[in-house]
Amino acid sequence: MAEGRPGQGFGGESLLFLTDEQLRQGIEAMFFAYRGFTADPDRILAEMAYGRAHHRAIHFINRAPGTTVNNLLSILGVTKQSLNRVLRALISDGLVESRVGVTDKRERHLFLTDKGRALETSLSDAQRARMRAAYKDAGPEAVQGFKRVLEAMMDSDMRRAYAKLRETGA
Amino acid sequence: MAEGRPGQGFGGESLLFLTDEQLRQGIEAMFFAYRGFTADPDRILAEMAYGRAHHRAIHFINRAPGTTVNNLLSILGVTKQSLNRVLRALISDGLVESRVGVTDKRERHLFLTDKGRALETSLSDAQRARMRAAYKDAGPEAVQGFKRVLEAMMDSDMRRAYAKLRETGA
DNA sequence: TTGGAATGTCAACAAGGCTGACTTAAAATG
DNA sequence: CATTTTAAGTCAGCCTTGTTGACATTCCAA
Repeated sequence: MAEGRPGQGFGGESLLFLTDEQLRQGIEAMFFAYRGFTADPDRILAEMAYGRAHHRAIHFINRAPGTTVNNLLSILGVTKQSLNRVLRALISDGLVESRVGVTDKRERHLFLTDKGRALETSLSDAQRARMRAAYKDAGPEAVQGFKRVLEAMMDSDMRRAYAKLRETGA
Repeated sequence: MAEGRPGQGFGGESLLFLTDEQLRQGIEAMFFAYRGFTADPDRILAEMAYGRAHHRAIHFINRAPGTTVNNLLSILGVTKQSLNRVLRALISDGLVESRVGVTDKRERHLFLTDKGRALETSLSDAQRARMRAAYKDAGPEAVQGFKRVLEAMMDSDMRRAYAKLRETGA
């Protein structure tokens, strides 16, 4: 708010958006926005005995059905012991199904059950609604910029892990 | 990646950025980018006995020197018991100074010491460097859009709390 | 057949959230 | 002036989610 339009490519003014003050504002915006981003799912999860860790597992299993545990580990960036606790809960509650691999029987392929898909939908609906509102508020041009900055902010291994996840078929 | 330029204001194509797929991509980008966003400070903090909670306290005390504990609470959105544990550590380690209020002696005003400022600088440098790189990568137009979407994603109470923090003088 | 990879499990621990109860001091209010 | 409210701090206990380390099982591959 009240930022005096960074220049569009003439002289030193084009670097105005790189001042410490601008960067600090970006950092704080990121902090507050992430809280808003997780607020809605957090409320739903709190009603059941779940947390964000469960949400993340459900999200990515839904995104890439049949993904292996190892795959999920590298996506989520946690230890297998940590993920295992979460998966065990989801499996025993009947939200996730773990199938022994066909070509490699050591691997377990993960799928959402109908019940799991129902929760995923409810979490995702809430999160998408906020995202949609923010996108609508900001406009298509802003959304382009938003994604471009976010992608530039990721580590390269994150992008690789994500790409790997998408390859994993059933 | 490989997104076919959403239309710039003609017909229904201008709403292409609101499809579920686009929204899901935004959600995932947010997740991965936030990890990148915190990765550098996390590494520095891990060397000392600190975590993200300490970083957040240090950040906002630096941002609004003299802010009160209550103020900080509403900004950070945690309980006083949780914040107190963190503040106690920072004060006893000589990074933060707590001064009794002048007009209201119940209040404690918080300041960074030289040592605290040194850590803040090191954390902030790391985070700003990544932010700067991302901004540079994406360009000024994208940065505008980035901030616009993030701000639209915040809860209104977050913006209020943030504004309140800025008012708090020494 | 043996080594190593993938998975799962047990135990222990820490950070950082939370609630509830309680104290102290000071301000505000009747 | 007496009472209530507010700001801050503290103690105890609990939960989630992360961590290490050790170890068993299964099974592919050299």
